[in-house]
Amino acid sequence: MRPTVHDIAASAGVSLATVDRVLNARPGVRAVTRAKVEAAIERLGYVRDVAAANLAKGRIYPLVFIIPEGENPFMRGLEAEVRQAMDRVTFDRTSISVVNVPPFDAHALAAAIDAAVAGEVAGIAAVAVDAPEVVDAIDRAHAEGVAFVTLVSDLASSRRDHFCGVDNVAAGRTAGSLMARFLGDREGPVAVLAGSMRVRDHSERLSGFSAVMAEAGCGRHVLDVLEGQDDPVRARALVARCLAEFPGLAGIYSLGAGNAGLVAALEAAGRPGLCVIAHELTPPTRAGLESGIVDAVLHQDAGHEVRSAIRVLRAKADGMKPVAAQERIRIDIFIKENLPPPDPETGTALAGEG
Amino acid sequence: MRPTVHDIAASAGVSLATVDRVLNARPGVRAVTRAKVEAAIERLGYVRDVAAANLAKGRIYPLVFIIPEGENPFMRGLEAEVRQAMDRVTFDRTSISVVNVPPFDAHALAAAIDAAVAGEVAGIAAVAVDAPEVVDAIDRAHAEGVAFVTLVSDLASSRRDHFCGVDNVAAGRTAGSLMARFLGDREGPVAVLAGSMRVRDHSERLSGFSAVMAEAGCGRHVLDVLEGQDDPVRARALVARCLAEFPGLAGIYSLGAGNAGLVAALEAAGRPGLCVIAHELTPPTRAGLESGIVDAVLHQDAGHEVRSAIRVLRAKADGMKPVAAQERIRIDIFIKENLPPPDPETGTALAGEG
DNA sequence: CACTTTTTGATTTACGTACATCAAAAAAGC
DNA sequence: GCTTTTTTGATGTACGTAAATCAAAAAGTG
Repeated sequence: MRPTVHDIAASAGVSLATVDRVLNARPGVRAVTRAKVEAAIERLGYVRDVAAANLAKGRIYPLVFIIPEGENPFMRGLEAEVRQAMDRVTFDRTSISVVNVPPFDAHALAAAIDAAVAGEVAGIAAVAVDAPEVVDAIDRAHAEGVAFVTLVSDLASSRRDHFCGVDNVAAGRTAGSLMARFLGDREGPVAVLAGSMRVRDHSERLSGFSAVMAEAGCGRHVLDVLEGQDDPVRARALVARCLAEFPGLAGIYSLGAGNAGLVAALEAAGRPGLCVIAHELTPPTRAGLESGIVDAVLHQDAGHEVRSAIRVLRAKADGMKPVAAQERIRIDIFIKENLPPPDPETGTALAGEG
Repeated sequence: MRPTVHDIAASAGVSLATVDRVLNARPGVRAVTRAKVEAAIERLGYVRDVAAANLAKGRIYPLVFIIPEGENPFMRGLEAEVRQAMDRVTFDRTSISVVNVPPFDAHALAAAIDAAVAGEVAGIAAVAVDAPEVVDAIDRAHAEGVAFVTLVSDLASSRRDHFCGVDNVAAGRTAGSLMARFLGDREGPVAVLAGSMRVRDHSERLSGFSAVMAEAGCGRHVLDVLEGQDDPVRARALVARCLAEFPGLAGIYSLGAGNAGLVAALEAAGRPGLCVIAHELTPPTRAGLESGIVDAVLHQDAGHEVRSAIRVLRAKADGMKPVAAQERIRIDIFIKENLPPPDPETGTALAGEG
């Protein structure tokens, strides 16, 4: 049986009250007595029953997730993961709420952050937009002692406590490496389809990709970036035009959203042999992989990101620093053969770790 | 604030004792009264505080993990993950112990299972060995009402409740697909290095790999399997001999352990351009990826498997069925560019989800 | 020594749930 | 109407910890 506070009190030859004072860093304990208690804790291998402690404290951790609204399938999957996590975290006295804001709207995001801070939350997770007013809002939250993590898209210039997302330069490098190996010594330039170069993660991915392409030896030519604003309709038009213009095109790297349009354009054009790599395993990219139009999909596991964000926010709210190395988000590579079965619960098209 | 039993008692207009009888399915409640209480539960959205419930029950869940001993780095990483999980699960009254048995020893494994059952555990997780006496031991555990999951290596013919591991046929197919794409139209046969074809997961991987190789159109030739018994020394000798014998060799698929030997043989031979795909991200395969000797590593996340096993065993011990879709283990693909930083804590060379 | 201050002990209440006991009320049977 | 059975209420204890109170003991001060 696990030792309790009573056991360490008996073992240390002190009262329960003294043990409590030591455990909760309350004043009024001599150094020698404190040492006796700590020795007993060590000796018996006592670990606090956090469930009982939280029960006694009556403490709850209200967290807010601020997520862009709109039809971006990755964001919808992210939100689904948050809602799934809500049930799972009730047991350790964490209550999560979701706030939706218009995508890419710095003003709305800043307002949502301020509202959450005013609402006395313990922590905030938000998909950051790169703008000064957002930085200011995050810094205000920090000043109020509210834990803050950026989700998916970082804002390193702010005072956020942590970033829950992938290393996007490495993701771009991974895409480049796969593209180079898949193409082998096949000739021809490659195209890049992005949402917008003014979004941090997209530009980072491009720089990683371009770097590897340049290193690749053969010096493969990367065409000018097609900016589709993450919109399927625009993406489709851009890709269709590019395919017509460059009959010798060897590959396409889609580093943003709007992949439904990419897949549609490729289906219409019917160009086998073209190497296509996209980001985020969502219904369109999954369909592309299954049909063979898409060769590989780089993915960040939204479920991991959400759970990591919750752990970090809780740790921060308790005044502890999270184990940084443990909270790193992997870059997943999917090809047709290791495609997980779709998860009906979240719609993220992914087997979750739960 | 979350509703408590008191709230639903008041809302339903009954006493606390009656609510308790309904919640814990105790007898002596009229159908109408039960309906009233259930309506109140629904209305207020009551969810039982499992932490408080377990505290009151004083229930603990003793689980046993049976893991092969020896120097197999993947198994050592697996054990490290289990030991890491021990701390993490204390909060929900789960106590985990680890039992080591000699690898591939069906008799020892069966004995360990029987010992665990005799020790009144709530659940057992074991790396299965494919043998009738192991099946019998698992079935005895099942008969005694002890939850059982197979870990990494399955034994589908037994009455185990669940398998926590990857789809090894799909893993072999993934390896085959990557090999085919990396090789492009480069000529030459490919070699396969395995531990033993009498181990289920190895034979499954081979069948998946061979199937894709045959489908690949060009009909690439797969040489006879090299069985290295997961031993680095034997593996090194086999690979060295194969390299000498087949100067035109295009690729090597290592689907078992002993990869330290594989990497050493390749380093000694110095054969750039050879496509090498291995399994499990361990120190040797990580080193191979970093030096460029290994092109890709297929990986199963031991941390996921352990955490999944714990969830499934706990659910089973509570008489609930786990959400199967949520407990699926992914096949991770690592190349040099998406290699996570090593985790000093587990030695699994992986960023954990935690 | 008396005195103050600090440290420690003893005790109580609380958190939300489980479980047991016994009395009171309601329903059913005759 | 009565008894018998079933259902319900009231109450208490327990789990392991937090937090508060007040008294008792020990330490330090003059």
